[in-house]
Amino acid sequence: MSAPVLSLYNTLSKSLESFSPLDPAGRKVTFYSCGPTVYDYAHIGNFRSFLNADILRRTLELLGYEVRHVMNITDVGHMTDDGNADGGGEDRMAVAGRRLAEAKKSGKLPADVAIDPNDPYAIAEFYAQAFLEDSKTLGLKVAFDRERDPGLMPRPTRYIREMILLVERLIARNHAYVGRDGVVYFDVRSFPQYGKLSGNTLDNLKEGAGERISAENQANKRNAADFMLWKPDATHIMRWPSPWGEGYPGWHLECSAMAAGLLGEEIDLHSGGEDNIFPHHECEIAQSCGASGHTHFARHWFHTRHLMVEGDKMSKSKGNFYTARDMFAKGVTPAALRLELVRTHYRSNSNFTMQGLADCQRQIDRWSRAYEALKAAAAGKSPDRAAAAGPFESALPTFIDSLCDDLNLARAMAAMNEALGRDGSAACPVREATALERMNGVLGVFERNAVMAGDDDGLEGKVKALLERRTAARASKNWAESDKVRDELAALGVAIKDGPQGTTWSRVVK
RNA sequence: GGCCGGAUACCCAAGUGGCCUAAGGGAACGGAUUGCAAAUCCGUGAUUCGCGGGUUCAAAUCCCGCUCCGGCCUCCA
Repeated sequence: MSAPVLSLYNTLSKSLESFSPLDPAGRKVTFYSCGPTVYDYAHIGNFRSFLNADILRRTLELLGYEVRHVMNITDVGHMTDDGNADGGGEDRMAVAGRRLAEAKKSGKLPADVAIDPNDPYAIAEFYAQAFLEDSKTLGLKVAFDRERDPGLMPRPTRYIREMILLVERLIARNHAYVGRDGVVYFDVRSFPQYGKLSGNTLDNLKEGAGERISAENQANKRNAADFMLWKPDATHIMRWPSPWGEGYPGWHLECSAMAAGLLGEEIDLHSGGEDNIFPHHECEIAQSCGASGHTHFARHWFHTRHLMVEGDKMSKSKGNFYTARDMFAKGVTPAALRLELVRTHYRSNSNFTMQGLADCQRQIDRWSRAYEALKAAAAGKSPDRAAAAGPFESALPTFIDSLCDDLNLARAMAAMNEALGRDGSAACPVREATALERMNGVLGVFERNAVMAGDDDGLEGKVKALLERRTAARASKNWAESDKVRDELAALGVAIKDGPQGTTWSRVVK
């Protein structure tokens, strides 16, 4: 029997391809993911993209690959207004500083957070730490890898030297030039492949661009689509010396420089949100291939479609804009959030709903109960090789095949549920538990199925007192009093369960 | 206008030419259980796959046209 092969959609070829790594031994995989910009907390849409990359990485590991996964944390402030494509407007890091200063003043941010709102590095560091926390909570493996090897989540501000070298190389190879305004631009006409990833070929761009490119700016460039590599600007909030004057790098440059430095000039996989396809990834390809002379930068491009919230586009004005920590504060378990964000196929828009979150929670609880029962039955036992394969072990090949079909997680989950419904009493519990663990190795839900600690409102004490009252009432069969207490608990947003071991409670997520 | 992804029951979602009078989960409903609930367990659910044509012995699946939703076309995961 041959090993399962991962069939994965490649944005570059717009078709499903059988994945095979560059590694001649077919074992090691190089994977670069575009990570967050850290001038705010990451929202659930950001995490859908990062979590899908994590599912891909975990699937590759399930198939036996050894994945070197890099995810950047962009700490170079990009511009708020890029209308002229060349660094106009205000630096986002400066905007974030003002917002932080206001949050501190209004008490939204704990007073003990010592952070200078005028120091862009401090702002970036603050949000980068928040991101790493959220990432570990949601089970992004790369965030754990980083604890052993910090380089796996690199910061562009520490790669300025490499970026400058890259620009010099592009100039030397006639792919870049210094414009009349002193800005270094990539010459898109020097790179015929430009537009292959996004479909935005130079001809298509010409038809669509129109009013968005100012004539004034055009005078400085050879072609409308030429993009900035280095901008001299001695007044900018974050700036570094360079052969073209003190200034800052173009915003596509960092990924090309860091991917090459950490993974090589040609890599296996590159991921991001669908909005990254153009211009970001298109420009990365031009820069990387222009500098290296290779035909490919990443051989395989993986893009996750956007997340909707309750049927609407997520936006701050609609009030449906959530960060991961907003959800944890509501009492949502990291496991449920993780599953809700990845269970819809990555190439479809996903609609995030509170109902969906509740569905996921029930689903995870059911799997967890089965797993706990198997672990209890397996305790102290060794695998029974003679026993017939049980439901979960039998479902494992289907689970793997489903993931190999362009990460068909829904079908993989159905295989688990079918196994759950079958009688496994004759199976070896050790082997069954192991099979479930392998499935969870991709899903990553069992180990994070608990609400985040936090009792700021003193709810625990109140609930405890009410439960004691109710238990006493029930002991004397005073049902009216018992039900009254239950209503009071419900008003506090607490649901209770009477079990053989007494009454348990949980916060109702709404 | 150019390029791309999608449309399956109340909701999420599988299915890629015959095994489909369409998987799995949730909700709902009925039953068991419970002081009553909740949770749990058992059962019920689309003769139909956005719309209109076509190909075929056979279509949710292939082809053509249309409608709608979403994304990108130099802020964005």
